[in-house]
Amino acid sequence: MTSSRGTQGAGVKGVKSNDRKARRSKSQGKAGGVRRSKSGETNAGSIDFGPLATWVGFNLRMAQEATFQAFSHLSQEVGEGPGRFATLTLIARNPGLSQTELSQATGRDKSSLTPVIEDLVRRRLIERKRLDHDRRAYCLSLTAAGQKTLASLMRAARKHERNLDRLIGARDRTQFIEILKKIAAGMR
Amino acid sequence: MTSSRGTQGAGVKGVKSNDRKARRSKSQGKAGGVRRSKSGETNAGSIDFGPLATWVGFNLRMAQEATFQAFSHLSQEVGEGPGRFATLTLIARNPGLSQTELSQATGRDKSSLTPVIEDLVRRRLIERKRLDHDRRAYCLSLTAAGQKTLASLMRAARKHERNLDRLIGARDRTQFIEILKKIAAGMR
DNA sequence: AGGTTATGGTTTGATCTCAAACTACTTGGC
DNA sequence: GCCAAGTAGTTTGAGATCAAACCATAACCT
Repeated sequence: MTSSRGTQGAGVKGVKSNDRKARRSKSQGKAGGVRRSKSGETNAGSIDFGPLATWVGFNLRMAQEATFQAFSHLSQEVGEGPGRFATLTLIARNPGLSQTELSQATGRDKSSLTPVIEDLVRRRLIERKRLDHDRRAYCLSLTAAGQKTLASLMRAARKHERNLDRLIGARDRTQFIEILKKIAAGMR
Repeated sequence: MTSSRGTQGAGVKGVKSNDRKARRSKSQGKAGGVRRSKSGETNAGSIDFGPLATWVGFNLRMAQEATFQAFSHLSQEVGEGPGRFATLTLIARNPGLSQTELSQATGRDKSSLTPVIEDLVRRRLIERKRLDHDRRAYCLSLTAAGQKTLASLMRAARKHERNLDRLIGARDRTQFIEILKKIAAGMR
């Protein structure tokens, strides 16, 4: 029963939820409203975020979540999520990579990679061979099918990045990424 | 058996892993090395990230992960993770909040909130009362203990933000946050 | 009123992730 | 050669999260 865990596909998170679409339309009036006890705050978008509003950590989380969802949505038709995408890209650019290296590059624990790799192998998107000189390690590479899938994902990703660019503004983009990199590199 | 799931504490992710500390010290030389098949790339930090390097999504994820880990580490002694922190802060600033509102403010599904709230109530950090005019909804507020815990978390958070500031540079900080907000708001 | 529709919260089932324990192979010292 | 220490991957156990299905209450409509 070892395998059969990381079963792609359904994994795409960001579709939409029954409840959410109706959002807060009338909850405003008198009905579902909750009415903060303090002063006269209604409740629509008027929640007081306090210090959260200006903290990097919180905003980082919200932004990340949002892009993640958006990309999931885009890549849904391809049948792979954001995680698989990074994995495939890295294998493509670095054929012969080991799982440990891959996990370090994507910032995930090597153990989280096991089911993912298993799944990708099973679906013949990547290949995995033992090394001659080190029978412990694997050596990963893309199959032709994997390259095709990656190409589709790449198209979705470009679209996604264009959307982001529209929000960020091409001017600030480089600096923005620079900061993100500094954070990723520095916070450990 | 309904409850007992969201059991704080152990939830703090970012401690450190046996394997990780030894990181890449000698894997460089000849031993554990994997040797990309291509040209002469060694393998330490020399992985080719290809387009990932300049994509917002990926860098956002890496940065978020890093700060998350760092804050987990800091708040570990308090015994609450980053998630609980946002939750407590929002309840503190908006007493009477409902769970749905809370989940929307933190960007999580309302169903993920159920165990968290349950746990916080069980440990008497928050209180939960039914509303008179709407017997479905709850109305959340902090207890005195909750306020104390929040204060500790706040100290950890301030330290954390100072660390981030050092990386970002106070000058760019405002703009950085602005962009994060735009992304969070725009990508849905 | 009585039924339909909406809404707050919980349950359930799936995925993802981490961390620690474990197995198999490797290296290095003796 | 043999044993101790290290390293690659896997297993296992726990938590977080989402989404859809569900229950209970509330609002709306005729």
